[in-house]
Amino acid sequence: MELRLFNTMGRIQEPFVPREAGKVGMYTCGPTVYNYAHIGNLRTYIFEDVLRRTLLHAGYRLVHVMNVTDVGHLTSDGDEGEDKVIKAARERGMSVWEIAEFFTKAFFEDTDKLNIQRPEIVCKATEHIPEMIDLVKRLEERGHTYLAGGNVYYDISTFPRYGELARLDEQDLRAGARVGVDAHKRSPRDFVLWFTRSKFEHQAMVWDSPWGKGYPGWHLECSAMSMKYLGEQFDIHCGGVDHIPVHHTNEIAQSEGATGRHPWVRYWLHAEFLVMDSGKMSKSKGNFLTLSSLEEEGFHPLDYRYFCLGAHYRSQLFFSWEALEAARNARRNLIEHLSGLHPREGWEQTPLSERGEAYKREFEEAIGDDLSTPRALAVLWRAVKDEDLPPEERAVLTVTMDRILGLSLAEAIASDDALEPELLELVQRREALRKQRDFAEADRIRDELARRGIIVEDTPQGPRWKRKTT
RNA sequence: GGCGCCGUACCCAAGUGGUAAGGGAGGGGCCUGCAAAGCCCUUAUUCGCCGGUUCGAAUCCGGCCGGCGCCUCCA
Repeated sequence: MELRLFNTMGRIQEPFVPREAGKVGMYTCGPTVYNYAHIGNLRTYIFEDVLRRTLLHAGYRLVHVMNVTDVGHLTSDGDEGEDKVIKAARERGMSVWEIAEFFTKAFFEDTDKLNIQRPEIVCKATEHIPEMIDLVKRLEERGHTYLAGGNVYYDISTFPRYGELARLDEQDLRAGARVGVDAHKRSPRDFVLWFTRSKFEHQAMVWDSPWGKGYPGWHLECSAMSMKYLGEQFDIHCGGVDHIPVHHTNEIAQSEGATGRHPWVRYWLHAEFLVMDSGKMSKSKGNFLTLSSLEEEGFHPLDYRYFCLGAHYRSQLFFSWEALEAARNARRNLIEHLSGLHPREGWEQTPLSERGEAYKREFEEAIGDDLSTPRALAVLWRAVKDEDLPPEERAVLTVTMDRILGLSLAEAIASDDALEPELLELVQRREALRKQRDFAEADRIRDELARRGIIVEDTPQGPRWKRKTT
């Protein structure tokens, strides 16, 4: 299939061509594990999962790397502020290491529930300090750094391409005057590569370095780890839109500054935000919802995945409970349709007719067009409801499409799974009672079956049963 | 102050120059012992507003109104 992706670098959609035929190296910015992921964070991981599944579907051999930031970043700019992980540890009475482990586990529990596949490589920042130190040394050798106030800074004036990704303009910065004041910086956009000084005690999280005991700057880990696992240049780098102006901009300066190679990354993809009526969902504002809170309201995690798939990843998506409910209904109806399909045994091997192929092509065109999941979903619906297509083909198409959508639809296509004899007997007894026009007793049995998870529907061909879906 | 995005039916949301996908919700009908499911029909002659370009615009240009994001840790 043909895949076109919107590249933030250049702001243009272009055909995806990997550096090396048949192979893709992809890096996605992972979680900072000092709190639960909120559903806005999760939206980005769902998008990245669709991309990952698409690449696999297209037949590429993929190495997907994701970091886990377990060394905290400061809460504010400059060399003051408090490390988030340390703050969380203090508040919860745990060690920093326990905090990181606890929330890493929680993160993967969420992503598992959302059918988000694990990257080939998941790497922790704290396990790659030597690589980071090495990167700073390389930058130092090439003249991109300066020492001030005990910290090592990146001197962006030595990197002419600085800000290209975000289309930053030197002049823009002045007017707003909202930039943190760090007297040591030569330019407001210079940033710290290695800290040895800060105004708070850093406890366990310090490491030796040529510049003294300290800890890495915020952007270092992604450059160091991505290059360790994917090489000095690779294909795709993803993250949320918020990373464009600072984090990814600085990553580029670090990586290309150290290697002298360009481009470090060929395709930059960014997911837009999930917003609420109170504005952007964020941990600092406290207006965030977690996957667990959705579950507490009776939603299935995949309802949320369906909800996200209903909008394009590059548009802001407005969260509301009503919209989530609509997604839940839609997903249930879809499963309902599928469980009523009853394809014949061995349907998995059914070859697609011309009509079936057309749906598949249409689906791949939608996905190939910068991952248009809303259109892909529309194609799925039309295919599933197409009476002119045999159930076997509809089942095959569903399974194929679901490999990218990840909605666990294959499970819904019950081929002839057997009903427990006891329940089957009830179904049959009820039908006999109906024939005798004893509807009161027949209805009672129908209620009992419903309690036991079986829904009976009467058709001209006799009763039909199915298992209740959640 | 600067950068950028968006405004499509009751709701969510595709479509970005050739005559409005899909889903949800609602209404009517067929079917049914009653249901359920299913099926059929139905809800935008129109895409925030005003101009312009064009044979032709929701789609391009300009202005206005409204919503949002970023420039600071952030998905």
